[in-house]
Amino acid sequence: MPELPEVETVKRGLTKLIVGKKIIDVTFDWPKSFPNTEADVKGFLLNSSVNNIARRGKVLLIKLDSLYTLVIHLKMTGQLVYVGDERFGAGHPSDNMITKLPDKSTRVIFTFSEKDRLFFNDQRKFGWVRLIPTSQVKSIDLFKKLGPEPLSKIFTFERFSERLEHRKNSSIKSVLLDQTVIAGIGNIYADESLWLAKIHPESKVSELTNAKRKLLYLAIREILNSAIKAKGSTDRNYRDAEGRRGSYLKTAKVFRREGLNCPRCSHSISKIKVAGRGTHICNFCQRKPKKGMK
DNA sequence: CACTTGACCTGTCCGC
DNA sequence: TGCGGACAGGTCAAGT
Repeated sequence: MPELPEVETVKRGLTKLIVGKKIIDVTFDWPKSFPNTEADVKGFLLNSSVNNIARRGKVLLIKLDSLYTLVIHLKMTGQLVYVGDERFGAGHPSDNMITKLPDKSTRVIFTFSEKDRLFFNDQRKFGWVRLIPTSQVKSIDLFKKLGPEPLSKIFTFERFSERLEHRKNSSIKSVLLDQTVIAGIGNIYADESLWLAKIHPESKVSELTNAKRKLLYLAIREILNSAIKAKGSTDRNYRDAEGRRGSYLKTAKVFRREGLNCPRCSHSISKIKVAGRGTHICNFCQRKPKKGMK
């Protein structure tokens, strides 16, 4: 679940909470979640302080003064929740928040002080926390192939179009999900962006007019920005750095709204499968292009 | 090369 | 109530 807006929200939260603090202990219960050598942990994690926190695509980067960086991918169900008091930080008990940590899904615990800990929770164990020399972070495979940041200045319409040209025969949805084309879009915001641009997710890139591509480009940026404002989407697992839910899904137009009415034309929203992923569309607003036509 | 499928895991929900 | 199966935000590797 955590896509760009969720990871950005966690980044902003953690920046306020742990920058300048020193890590004095780390524990983990699942080696794949924390695949680091004891020597690296001793030498470059323990007794290191957090310099700053960054994000690239869906990946979070916690830079330490040891010149190492904690590179973190939350994958589907990962959380980074900070607890700085006996009481759990913020949130609303009635809102299905996490009430006590560590819990069953806790994989890694970073201790700053007795009452100051950061929990990496991950129910499905797909996520990970890797300790990598800061100078090498940019050259790990994950980043070498990663596409541009969709909210950065360098992500121009021209650049977007150019990337699309390489994927002419693919469905536009699979292209949006491809992190080497654009970094940070996942299933939720792909569906929302395609709806806003009135494009059917199964459309081949070659079928999209220049005008449509421009609409999509603008839609991606608009959707991601509004999702960041809403502090991301919480369907089930996602929480911000203080354990709070994101509110974007309350205003989502199609995602997880199958059977409800399209807010634009009031036709019923349906759910299909595209590129192996559950996909939500309005069949009326997002007409499927027909082969041989137009 | 492009696209699909299965794998990695756990939990939840739905139908029987 | 219990059980089996499908499904869930993301990426890889392997197969077609």
